[in-house]
This record gives sequence, structure tokens and C-alpha cells, in this order.
Amino acid sequence: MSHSSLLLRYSPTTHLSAPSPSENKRKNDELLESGLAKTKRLELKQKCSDLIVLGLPWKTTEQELREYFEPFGEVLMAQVKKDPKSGQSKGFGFIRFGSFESQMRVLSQRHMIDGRWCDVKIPNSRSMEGQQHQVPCKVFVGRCSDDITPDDLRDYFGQFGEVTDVFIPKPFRAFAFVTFLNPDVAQSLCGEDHIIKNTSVLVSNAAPKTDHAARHGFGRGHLRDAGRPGMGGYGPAQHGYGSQGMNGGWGGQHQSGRGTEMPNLAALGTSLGIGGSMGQGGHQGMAGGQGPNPAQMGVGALNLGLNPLAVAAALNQAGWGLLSNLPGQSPDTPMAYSQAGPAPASQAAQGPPSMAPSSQAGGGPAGGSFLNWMNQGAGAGGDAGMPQPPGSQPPGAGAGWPQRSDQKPTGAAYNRNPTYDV
DNA sequence: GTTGAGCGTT
Repeated sequence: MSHSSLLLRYSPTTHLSAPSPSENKRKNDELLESGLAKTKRLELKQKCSDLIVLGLPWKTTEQELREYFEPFGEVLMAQVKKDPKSGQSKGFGFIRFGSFESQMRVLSQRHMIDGRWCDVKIPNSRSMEGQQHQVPCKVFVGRCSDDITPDDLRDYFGQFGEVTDVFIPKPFRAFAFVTFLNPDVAQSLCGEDHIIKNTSVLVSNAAPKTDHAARHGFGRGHLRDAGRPGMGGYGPAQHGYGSQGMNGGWGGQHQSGRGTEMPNLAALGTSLGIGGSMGQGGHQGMAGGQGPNPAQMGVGALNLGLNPLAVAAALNQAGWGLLSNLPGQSPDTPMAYSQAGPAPASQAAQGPPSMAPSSQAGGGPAGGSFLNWMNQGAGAGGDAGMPQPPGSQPPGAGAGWPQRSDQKPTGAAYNRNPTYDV
């Protein structure tokens, strides 16, 4: 199924069980609420944070660092970490942008600074924060009867949107988890009663996993009620996208080996507004060797000139888990995006290696990487939309990463084998 | 005066 058809099919009002008038009112409230939550989600997601710049030349000064990044937008802070005694640079620094758009733009590519390729990332000290704002794709299904199978749940909930995972604890505990591709679908179902196999089940928010120790021992005793493990449920808790813990969050894996609770491209599409608009690469207007001025590019995801795949990759490395190693993913979903994006003419040669499961070996730079491919413009002409400060685009770039003899490939771009986490 | 994966004295 294509992504677009999924979105078209999604309707918050499509439910089998007829809601009572009072339920309808509540439903309206919830829709309102969900809108607010969505807004908040957006705000949370668009907060700037400091960015770490790895791989700086020893000689690069803070002034030079700032000057390099200024074409991307207002630079609020630029610092090069140095040894206090010698004053010698440690080879990395931090920058802070005034706008999220600038941040995204910078995160989505590598940077040639003073002759070295540098990686810009969300620093580890901050990367967990993003995970607290993840959108729950998973719902809790309470009051399950013991004759409801995973397939039953998959079939039933499949009418609302693509189901990416189903989990029924064993031994039987009268509840289950269903994960949707689209977090909006998941949210739209929360608080509703549904009838499956003549059983009325209650759908509510899946609580973040916070207490691994308790779960380990099948800690039924500490559950607040038999139908609701952990905290959350629906209601006021819907306001809170931030999970309490730094670990777990919304990303329970259920030991199923194909965890899909992380935010995905569908979430991106709905919350950043880029879904279904993957056109022909970047803005041609940015092409040309002139000094780019990314700050003048339109704001709003649709006008960012960002390749959605690039955004996904950026968010991924920003700790939002959009891409991950999921060897067990269904084979059809990635294609929905690979088709939507600009198809590289020579995709076999320079497409994201992760598209091909066979390219997992080693995880080295051989054959490039997703980010690699992305930064080449993700295909013909795609990099026209990427700001390329003077000097950042070496001659011949686009045919592959420049491989400097004195600089080995660094960072996640080479260590990962991202596959689409959708 | 060297180095090249990492993660921020305040």
C-alpha cells in the first residue's frame, strides 16, 4: 500500500462502534485536544539546541566557525573547545542557531570547514531530549479476551491505518499493544471502545515503558489496574508527550525484533508537513555557484528545499529515531518513500545502500551511505536545494564523498546502515 | 612543534 493511500484512508471518524452523543462530545474535545497536542508537538520538535561540530581543523577559530555557519542563518553561539592551558583546539566545537530551519539545514549535510569535512550533530548530552517528544504510534488495547489473536488485532485495526506491530503479552493479561504507522491514527483511536470478536476493547494511550525491573518479573501487582499497565491511559495524560524517563519512552520493542514505535516518516509528514510533497529534488533557484544564502530561503518545511529524505536522516541522527537498523522490516514500505523521492538515475550505484539489504556487510563506507547519498543530492540535481557555502562543495562532489587521504570517514554516516523505520 | 574519535571547566 502506498503512503498516500494510507493517508487518504485515514479518517478519525471511521469507527465501527457507534459513539453515543456524550461520546461524540468527548470525541470533539479530544480532536481539539489532539490539535493542541499536535501544535505543542511541533513546538517541541522545533526547538533549537546546541549542535556539536566534530572534526574541526586544529587551527579553526571560533570566529571562523561562526563565519562558516552564518550563511545558514543567524548564529547565536559558536565556540571551539580548547585545552585551557595550551589554548589548542580540541578539534570540535558547538554552534547554536536562532532558527530551527537553519538547524535542520545544517544537520542535513556535512560541512567542509577549512579543508576538513566536519560532522554536525545533536550532542549526546541533548539527544535524549528529543526522544521525550516522540509521537506515540502505539496504543494500548484493554479488556481483550483471550481468544483475540494478534492477527485479529492486525486485521481489525488495519482498517484505520497500517498496523506495524501487534503485541499480546503472554501469559494472557487481557491487554495488547497495537502500533500504527501513522501516529495520528493511533491517537485518533485513543479513548474509544471497539468491538473485536464480540468483545468490547478499550483503546488508550500506551504508557511509556519506564520500569524495566518491574516488568521483568511480570510485575502485575504494581499495575494500577488489570487493564492498564503503567501510567497514562487517555485523558489529561494526552497533553503530555514528554515521557518521564530518559529510557524507554514510546519505543518499546516487545522483543518482537521489529519494533516500530519510533517516530517515522509518516510522523514527519504530519508534523513537519513534508509528507506527500516529495518533489523533484531541491529548489533550482539555489543552484549556481554564487554565495548561497540559506537564510533567505522560505520557511516552512515545504519551502525549505530540503530533501525529505535528508530531513529524515537529519532527524534520525538528531536522535529522533526515524531511521534505524530494522532488518525485519516489511519490504514494501521503504519503496513508498524511495518512489516518492527523486529517483537517482544511477540508484544502483549511488542509492542509499540501506535500500539493499545485502549491503549490510561491514557497515563501512564502501558503496557510500544513506547520508552520503543524500548529501550528493539524493539523485540528479537534488543538491540544488542544499545550501553549499563557499568551499563546501569540492570539485566533483556528487560523484561520491570526497575521500581525503588525510581524513578518514567519520561519524554515523559511515557506521550506520539505516533502513527506513516505517 | 605531534593527534582525528569524540561530546561542552564556567
